[in-house]
Amino acid sequence: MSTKRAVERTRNLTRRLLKARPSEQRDAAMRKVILQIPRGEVATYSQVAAAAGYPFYHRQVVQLLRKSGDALPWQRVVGAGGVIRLKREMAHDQRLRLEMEGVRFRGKRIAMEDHQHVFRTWKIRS
DNA sequence: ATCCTGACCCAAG
DNA sequence: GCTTGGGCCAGGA
Repeated sequence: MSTKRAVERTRNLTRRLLKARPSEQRDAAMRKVILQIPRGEVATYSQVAAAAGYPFYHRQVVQLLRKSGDALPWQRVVGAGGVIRLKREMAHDQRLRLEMEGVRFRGKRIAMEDHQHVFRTWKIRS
C-alpha cells in the first residue's frame, strides 16, 4: 500500500537529514532513567522512553536492554499494564526476579497500583 | 532501496 | 478478557 511507501520514504529522508543521530546519547539517557527505578518498582518500556526524552522510542528501549545484559536492572522494565513481555524461560526468570524484590502479581500482571514507579524527571541527573 | 523483525502500544471489535 | 490492524523506530539482511 502507499502508506507503507510513505513511511519508508519519510524514514529514509529523516535518516539523511539527521545523519543517524547518535544512538549513544539516546542509550545513555535511557540507561540513566532505567537505573532510577528502585527495587520493588517497575516502569513500562514507553514510560522509560518518554522519561528519557524520547517518546515513541519504546522499541529502542528493548534493543538497549537486550544488548546491555545484566548491566541494567532489566527485570524492572515491563510491558504496558504491567505485563511481562519476554518469552519462555526469560519470562519466568523476570517474574522470579521481581517477586524476589517484593513485586506482587495479580494473575498474569503486576499489581501496578503498588509497584508502578513514577519518574520525577526533574530529579534525574547524571 | 526494500523487507523483516522485535522483551512495544493501543484503539476496536 | 482476547485478537487484530495500524502506528512506531532503528538496525541488520
